[in-house]
Amino acid sequence: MNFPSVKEQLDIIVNNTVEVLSADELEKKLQKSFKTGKPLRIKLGADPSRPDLHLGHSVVLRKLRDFQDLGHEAVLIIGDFTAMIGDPSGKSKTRPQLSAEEARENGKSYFEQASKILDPEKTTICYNSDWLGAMQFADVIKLAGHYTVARMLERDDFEKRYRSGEPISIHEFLYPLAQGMDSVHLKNDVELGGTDQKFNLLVGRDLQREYGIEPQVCITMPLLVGTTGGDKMSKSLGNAICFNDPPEDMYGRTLSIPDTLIETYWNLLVPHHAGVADPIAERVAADPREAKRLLAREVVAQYYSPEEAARAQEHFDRVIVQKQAPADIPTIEFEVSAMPLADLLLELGAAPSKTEARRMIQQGAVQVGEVKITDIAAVFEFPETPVVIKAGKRKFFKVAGVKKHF
RNA sequence: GGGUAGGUAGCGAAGCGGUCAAACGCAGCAGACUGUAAAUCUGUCGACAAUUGUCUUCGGAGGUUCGAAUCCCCCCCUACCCA
Repeated sequence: MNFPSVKEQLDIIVNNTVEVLSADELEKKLQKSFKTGKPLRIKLGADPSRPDLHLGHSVVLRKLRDFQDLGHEAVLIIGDFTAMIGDPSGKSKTRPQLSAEEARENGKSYFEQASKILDPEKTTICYNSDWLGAMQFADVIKLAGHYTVARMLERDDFEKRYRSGEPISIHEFLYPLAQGMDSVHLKNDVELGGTDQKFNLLVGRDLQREYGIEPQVCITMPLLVGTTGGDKMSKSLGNAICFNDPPEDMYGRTLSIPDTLIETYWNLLVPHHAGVADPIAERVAADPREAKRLLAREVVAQYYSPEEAARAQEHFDRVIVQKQAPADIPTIEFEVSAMPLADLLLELGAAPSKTEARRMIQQGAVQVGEVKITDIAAVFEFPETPVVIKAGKRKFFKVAGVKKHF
């Protein structure tokens, strides 16, 4: 295996990271690998309980990809065992406890989504139930003996929760240990994670040392701020852009970020061509709108294609900026001649309940063809030629009646 | 084991016998505005029926009352303190 020089590798690896613990050790490991031709093994843990990857995940996945491109070995650990217990990291009480099948299924989905960034050919996948599931209770007790409650409470989020009176279950303490055992089992050289993973990563490092393995280097990546700014990106906060979002959504949501985030997003989310300085800061200063449009296109292009990105942009300009109906809406045919408009909205899925549908009509959100309808009792007569129904700003339907065949 | 404070709509949080489908904030939805699906402002925000009616909600099961989220009893759950 021919690696780039250690210096070059370091430059690429360190770019965008928050912390490298420690940089010296990383350099030593790289030197050794360079000499022996043996790639480093890089670990990234994946939580299969929520297999909706979003741009926040992409930051760390992209770093893993950097390692792959440099010739190192990427190992994705699907935490199916830990997910089966029910991941507690979060304030909410009961997390759905996944069955073994669900966890595997989600793990597969995780890998598929991650493959939009990783090189799937060069990615090893492991399920941690393979080794954690084999542990006996006695092993677990022994493992738990390596850590103290005080050290656990050093962890920022535990401490906060403890102080604010939120419950912490005992098994949550076992979490970092379980994750650390993954590192013991894998004997990986590096573990990646977001800055919120720092504690867990360090536990892995400690445990490896305890078990007589050369300790891993821990690399933390910044947490991506969500589209509304402030909070970190997360599905439950509704400020995420998911890998699986349709291109139009992805584009639109990217456009909605605050201007101050354009540069951060650009640096963290858009692949860079080595050696080329990106004049993104200047672009933002010169024309924030254009810069953001470019960013949005680049983001969509990565998960779909440049063509899809262009299409998404057209769609956005048409529907949101010019407030026109999108170009191609599939026609839905009904075999009845008329029904109350509110019922139709419910039927089309434009509203979750009839009350809500009526409310939309009342609030002037519903338009049939060019005509705004505000009468909640209005009856819709299906025309033979399809007509566009607009419900709210971005829900469009095209419906038509079809004669019954006898 | 003992004590204290709690469990209210998607979340947070008021209410503490009727005027409570339940204040308020966030999220959501809608309208206006905007380069934007952001920000801001306004409205809305259980369901069904329609014009002010019905039904289901305030941890769970009973009870007291003409009437309870509000009072009583039992149970479950959470936090904290003492052991």
